[in-house]
Amino acid sequence: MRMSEGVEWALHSCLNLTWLPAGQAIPAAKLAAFYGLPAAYLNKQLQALARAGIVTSTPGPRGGFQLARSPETITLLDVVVAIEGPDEAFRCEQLLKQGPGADPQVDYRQACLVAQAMSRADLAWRKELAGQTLAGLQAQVERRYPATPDNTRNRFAALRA
Amino acid sequence: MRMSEGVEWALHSCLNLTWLPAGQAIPAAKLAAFYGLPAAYLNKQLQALARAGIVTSTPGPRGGFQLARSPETITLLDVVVAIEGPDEAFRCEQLLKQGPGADPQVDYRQACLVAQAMSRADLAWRKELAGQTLAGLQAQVERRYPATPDNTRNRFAALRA
DNA sequence: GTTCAGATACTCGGATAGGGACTGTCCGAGTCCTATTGG
DNA sequence: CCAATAGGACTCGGACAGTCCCTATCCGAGTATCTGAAC
Repeated sequence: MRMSEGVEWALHSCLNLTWLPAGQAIPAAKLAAFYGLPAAYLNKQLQALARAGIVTSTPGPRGGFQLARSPETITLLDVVVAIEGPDEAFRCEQLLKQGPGADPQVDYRQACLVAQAMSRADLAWRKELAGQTLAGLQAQVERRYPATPDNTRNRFAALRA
Repeated sequence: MRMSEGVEWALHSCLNLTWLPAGQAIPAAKLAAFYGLPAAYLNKQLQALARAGIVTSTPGPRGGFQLARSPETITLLDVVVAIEGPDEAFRCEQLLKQGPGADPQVDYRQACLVAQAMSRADLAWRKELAGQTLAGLQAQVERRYPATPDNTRNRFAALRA
């Protein structure tokens, strides 16, 4: 079970966007150059964020991506789901339908206690991710590493060259 | 992010083993036939459980697999880790090493607050899985579906033919 | 009747192909800016 | 000098290969059992 690497890229890129002036779009190429990532592939992840309503995209010169809403309303779960999709990691294949005493009309994705236990764990994971917003993470970083906002802005300004 | 299907097979097979007489080994072929699964591939998953010390394997006639220890001491996390491996789903690639103000000596898998947030979620998931034992799940099933133990034993007896 | 040796059948265990998803890349559609030209 | 227009450059968006891991399968090593004969 391995999560897509795009999740890490998306989280860091969204975090970087929180430190840039609102109303200003940043091209995918610059967001990628910030960490030395392949631009076209990061663009693919940003498209997924746009479809999820987390960022907005603007074509043409002076175009790019920017956060679609306030960082306070964007949770880490939103970003993860946008990249990884909404499905749970554990997917019940309803083995019990092949077992003894099975009822063909029962949906064992809900009745199977194994599936329920796995879903509870998945829910705990989601709850933890949903409890933290982009703004909260941003505040943590600024408290722990006060130089980060300026460093980020300066780096992006340098990429302008 | 999709979990291996072997996890579901392993969980149901371990659960079935709790209802069979202790000290009796069940061949992988019969555990597979119980749900109509490919025997050789289920065998592979059972090997992983054996390496993790969850089941013991016995070769030769009258051989097979049986639980290595009491169901009270086997958690769902033990089974999942045995199949999926110990690594977390989110793997920090230390993007910050390529960012501004990066210290080459810092291990950003621990310092990066994004990685910390993802690790907390992973920990919540693991804690939920570690909180439920095979015996607990067995008891839940017996309470909800009282016929299951007998049904299971009968089905395995029938597979003997 | 008992014991021992050989053969047999059964089981796990690891090594070997196939398929699907993630990774990475490319080019086209659309948009904004700019320079040029005519009034 | 001003305005309109044509051209150009830039950006996103989706379509196209490459690579890795999960899925599935097969055959060999090892062991308990059974059979048969000898004592």
